[in-house]
Amino acid sequence: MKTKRQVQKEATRLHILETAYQIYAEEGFSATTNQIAKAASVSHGTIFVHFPTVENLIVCLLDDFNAEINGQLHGLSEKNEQLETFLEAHINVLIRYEAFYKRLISEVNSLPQEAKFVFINMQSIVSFHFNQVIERCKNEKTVKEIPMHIIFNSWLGLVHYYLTNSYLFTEGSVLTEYKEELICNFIKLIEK
Amino acid sequence: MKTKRQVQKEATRLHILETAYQIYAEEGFSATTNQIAKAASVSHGTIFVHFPTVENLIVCLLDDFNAEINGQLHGLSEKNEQLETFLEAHINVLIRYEAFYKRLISEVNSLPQEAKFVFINMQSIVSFHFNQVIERCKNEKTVKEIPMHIIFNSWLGLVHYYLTNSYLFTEGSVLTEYKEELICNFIKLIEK
DNA sequence: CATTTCGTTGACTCCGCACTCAGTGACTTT
DNA sequence: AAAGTCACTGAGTGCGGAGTCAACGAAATG
Repeated sequence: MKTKRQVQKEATRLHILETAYQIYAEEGFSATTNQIAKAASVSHGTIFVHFPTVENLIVCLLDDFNAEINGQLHGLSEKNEQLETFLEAHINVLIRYEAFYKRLISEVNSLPQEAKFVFINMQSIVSFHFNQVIERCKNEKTVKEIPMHIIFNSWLGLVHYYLTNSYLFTEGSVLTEYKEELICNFIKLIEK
Repeated sequence: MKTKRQVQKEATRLHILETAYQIYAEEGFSATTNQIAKAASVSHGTIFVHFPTVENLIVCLLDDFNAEINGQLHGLSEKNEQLETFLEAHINVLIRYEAFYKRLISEVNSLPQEAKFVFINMQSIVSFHFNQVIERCKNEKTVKEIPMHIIFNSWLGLVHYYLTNSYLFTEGSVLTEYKEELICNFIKLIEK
């Protein structure tokens, strides 16, 4: 049985993480602990009660994010799906977290090493599912004979390019707006 | 006729820009004016004699870089070149500035707005040359019927993806190591 | 009810940043 | 050669960041 205190503490911790997620999505990872504290309506010191350093806060946040994304991608490739359905599902997941994901991919390189590892892990899960779907397509001989990793990197490269340069394309959600175009043309590229 | 002083001043300015280029390539744009001053063996204040703010220093640096890249790309598409030759030339230019270019593409979003404009300009020059070559290929019916901008964005997306995630692929120069693979497979993707 | 525990607070310290400016001496001008 | 100019200097300033800690009071304990 949890005491009132324990419940409160966990709630505060979660609240800080959720607020940090929002702030980082809006401002990028250069946002300060001050901003987060203010937005979460807790004192500045409270953040350091729950997380020894900002780096630790970011790593915890990414761990949670990673788990969330994995949960959503789970079983995505097992239902004998079409490539098109799979790509659409992938984009749909990204749309749900678009603002944050965009910051993440364009700023990973300036994040702590540990955070980078979490990100790599995230990518490899996507890669795994992608692999399964493409292998199936290759067996059905509908896809060109091109190394798997090139196909995967082309897809992720294209999606990430639209995300990081979204200001070139639209003011709203690039993924929502270009989803069909991206999927349809990518399939045209890789099919025989 | 230039006085000794003018010559000296211009030399110092150029020296600061060159040093900043080196430091930013190595450390990213979060490198400080202190680091640059130390590396250039000038006093900290000297930087602000030549550039009113760090932002201005970065914008001047990018202007120079932009001019340099443009110079190298100039006439690249006019010689009735093959697509393969063009892509290789493009990569070769990037290899020459790889470390800096890598920092640039992964940090533009956190650079001052003015710097972003210079970057957009750079991209559009590449796009222009790319366009010419692809249009020629389309006339020769060797390339799929896919919108020009998708082809261009796929290429740049792929190259940028390898650059920003270079730590996944190699410790040295990704472009040098994966040049052939990227070019050859990209051509396979877009050809009929 | 008295005592102890502990989640929370916010004023505080320390640090490193961009940027300043009075001073200096080599160069330029007259 | 005297007077004036100006590129360069580096200690100094103000600012805003991350992280600290004595103090508080509600919750837990006996």
